[in-house]
Amino acid sequence: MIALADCNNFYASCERVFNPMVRSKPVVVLSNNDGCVIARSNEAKALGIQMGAPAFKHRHIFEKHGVEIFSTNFALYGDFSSRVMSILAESAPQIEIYSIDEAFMDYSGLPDPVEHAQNVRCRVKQWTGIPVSIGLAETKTLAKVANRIAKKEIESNIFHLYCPYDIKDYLKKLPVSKLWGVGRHYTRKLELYGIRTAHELTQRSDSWIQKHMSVVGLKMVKELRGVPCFDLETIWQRKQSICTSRTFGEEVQHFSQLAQALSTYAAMCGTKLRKQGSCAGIITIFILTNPFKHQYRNNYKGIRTIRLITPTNDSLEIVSASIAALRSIYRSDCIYKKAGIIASEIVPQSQVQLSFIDDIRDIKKRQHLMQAEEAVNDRYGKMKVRFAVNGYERKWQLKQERLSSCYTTQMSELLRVRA
DNA sequence: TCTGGGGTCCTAGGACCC
DNA sequence: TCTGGGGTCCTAGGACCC
Repeated sequence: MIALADCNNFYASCERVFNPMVRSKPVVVLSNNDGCVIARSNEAKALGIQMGAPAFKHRHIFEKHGVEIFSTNFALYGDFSSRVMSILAESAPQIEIYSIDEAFMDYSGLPDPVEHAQNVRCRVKQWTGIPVSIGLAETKTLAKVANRIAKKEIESNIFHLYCPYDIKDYLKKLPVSKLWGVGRHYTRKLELYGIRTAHELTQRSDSWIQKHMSVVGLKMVKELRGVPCFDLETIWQRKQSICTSRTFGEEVQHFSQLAQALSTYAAMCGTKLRKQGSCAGIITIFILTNPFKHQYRNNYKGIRTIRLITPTNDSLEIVSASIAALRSIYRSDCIYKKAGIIASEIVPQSQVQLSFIDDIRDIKKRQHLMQAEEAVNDRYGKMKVRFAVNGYERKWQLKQERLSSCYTTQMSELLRVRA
């Protein structure tokens, strides 16, 4: 059994612990430069303040209702997070810290998981002051659903979603857009196909889902049907990429201003790399104009990736590489609003390509290929099988006899070797 | 006037090698 | 000279998460 603990209105709750005066007032936390809303207390939500909304749009609400406004204090939130996580970690043999305010836990084999969750919730609240909601279910995706219910509908903030009948009932009420793994693009796409609720999505065939939402979407739907596809990731892993970027308080135009900002970000990136004990083999620099400002006809996004000859985490080296990259994307006729750097380790690609001479009109053969592809994907998860399609008819006719046995042999060969 | 920062994974195509 | 089979590596973009 999986439990998902999620802190309620996390940043807002942290501010409240530190400022008892604002406990009964609506609270919002604003992003860098006080740009947009990134956390809201329940009272603020009730006033209709939207997540991610630019702060200026809500100024009148803030004033009218005496909303308490905070700028982000990530050091404070990080500190609260680690305290909460260590309490949660004591409650379960396995824990996956999913984000600053969320963790999945293995609650298998407990006689009364709901009571256990209640005790844990109590302890976190008492020792840190942070309220958490806990959802319990058989898969991570269902635990997400359960958590949503716990937070919105259950006074105790604990909910166990287990009875198949209940699951179906709740999924019928849940809009697809609220699912973990369905964002606004998939929502629109699914609606075009007449799919509005999570339950309707689970009724589609596996091949349909994979075709329209890739293997990730398919795994998510299988989890909704109660089949675990995402394991608990309990081992800490180094980040594959580290990003430092900022929106400027004021727009900048000169190269020197960008260079100065990027030097700072590059140095910060180096610090982060050293902290996690890794080196960057690749760095990517980007500069952006303001996409919300339409008077710039030449809305510009400059991006450049360079491969370092020797991977490094030395700030000076990263800074000088960044400035060199900046030179190649800088345009003097633009006014910039944001810049950043992404440092990545070189990740070995787990791709396998199989090439075939194929005729896309032969439906039966394509079905065979898809089955084979599915088998490989199932088994290796990340690995990818590619079929190079060549509709050149003459070739196809010449080779037709050999093909069917050809790909099955290759596939079994591949499976054997990789196993 | 004013719109965040930091991540992950998958798809698809192309260049190039023997 | 052309075709085939088996590969690697890279780039760009799209989708999602908190």
